[in-house]
Amino acid sequence: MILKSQVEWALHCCAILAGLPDGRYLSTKALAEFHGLPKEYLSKALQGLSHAGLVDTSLGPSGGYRLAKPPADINFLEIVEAVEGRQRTFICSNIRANNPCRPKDYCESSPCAVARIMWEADEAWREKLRGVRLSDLVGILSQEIPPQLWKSSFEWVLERAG
Amino acid sequence: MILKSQVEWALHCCAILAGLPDGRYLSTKALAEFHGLPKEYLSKALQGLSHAGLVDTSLGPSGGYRLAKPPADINFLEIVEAVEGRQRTFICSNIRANNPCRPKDYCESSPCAVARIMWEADEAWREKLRGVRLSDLVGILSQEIPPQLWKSSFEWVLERAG
DNA sequence: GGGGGCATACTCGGATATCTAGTGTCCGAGTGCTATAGG
DNA sequence: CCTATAGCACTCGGACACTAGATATCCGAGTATGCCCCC
Repeated sequence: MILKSQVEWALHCCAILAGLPDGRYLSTKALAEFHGLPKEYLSKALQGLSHAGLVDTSLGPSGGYRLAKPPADINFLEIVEAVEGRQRTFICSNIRANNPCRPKDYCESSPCAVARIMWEADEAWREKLRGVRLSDLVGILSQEIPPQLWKSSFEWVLERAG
Repeated sequence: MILKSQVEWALHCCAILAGLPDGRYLSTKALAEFHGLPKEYLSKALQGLSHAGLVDTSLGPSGGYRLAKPPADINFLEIVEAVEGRQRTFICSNIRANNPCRPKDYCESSPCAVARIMWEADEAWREKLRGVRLSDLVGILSQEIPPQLWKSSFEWVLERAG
């Protein structure tokens, strides 16, 4: 059980978009080049973000993506679910129903105990992601990345932002 | 990102094995029949448990599997990791290193901030699973399952336990 | 009747096919920019 | 010189191959059992 690499890409791309001035767009091409990723495939991750309403798109030259909401209003879970899907990581196929001793008219009332426990863990994971905002990530990055690199990266992006 | 169905099977099988009297073994065949699962494939999940040292095996007629430790000394995470593997759900391919503005002699000191956040969520998930013991599951099941069904299932298993 | 040896049937374990889902690529519809022609 | 228009280049979005991992199956090595023979 491993998250798609698209999740990593989407998070990094959102971090870049968060630093974009209001009204500017950044294209898939620029994002792909900046991260050294296949442009065509990265676009699928960005499509997921677009579909989830996290980013706005613009067509034509100087078009691309920008955040649809302020970075403080976007959390990690939204981004992860936009790419990875919203279904739980544990699927209960209710194998207890195959118990040969089970009476035929017997019908389970509550979900399987095993599933409930697994779902609780799943929810703990989601809750943790829900608690981290995109703005938090930007804050961390701005402290960790050397000012020189931060500045030049910002300029690199602005040169290509439409 | 969805856990293998083997995880579900392994958990249910462990619950059955937890009710087995000391020294008795239960075969893959019996476990598969009880849960309505393909015998050959279920054996792979049990192999995982065996490899992780959670269960002991015995060959020949009346052989099979039994728990290697008391149910109170086995937690959900051990079982899940035995089947699913121990690697983290988020893999960082360090795409920040592809930043075209990055100086060539620059070397990241700490792991990527994105990865750290994702790993924290992963750890929250694991911590939750680590906190549930196999004996807890058995306790829940013994309360939820109708006594009649519980009893007949137990007898069904004992008839086939070597 | 008791004990030892042997064939047997059953077990697990790893090696081998099939299928779904993640990965990667391609092309088309649509839009904003730009250059040009006309006023 | 300014404006309107037409062409164009660039954008995203969905449709189409490829590959890895999950799913399913098979066969072989090894052992405890039970039967049979011998004492």
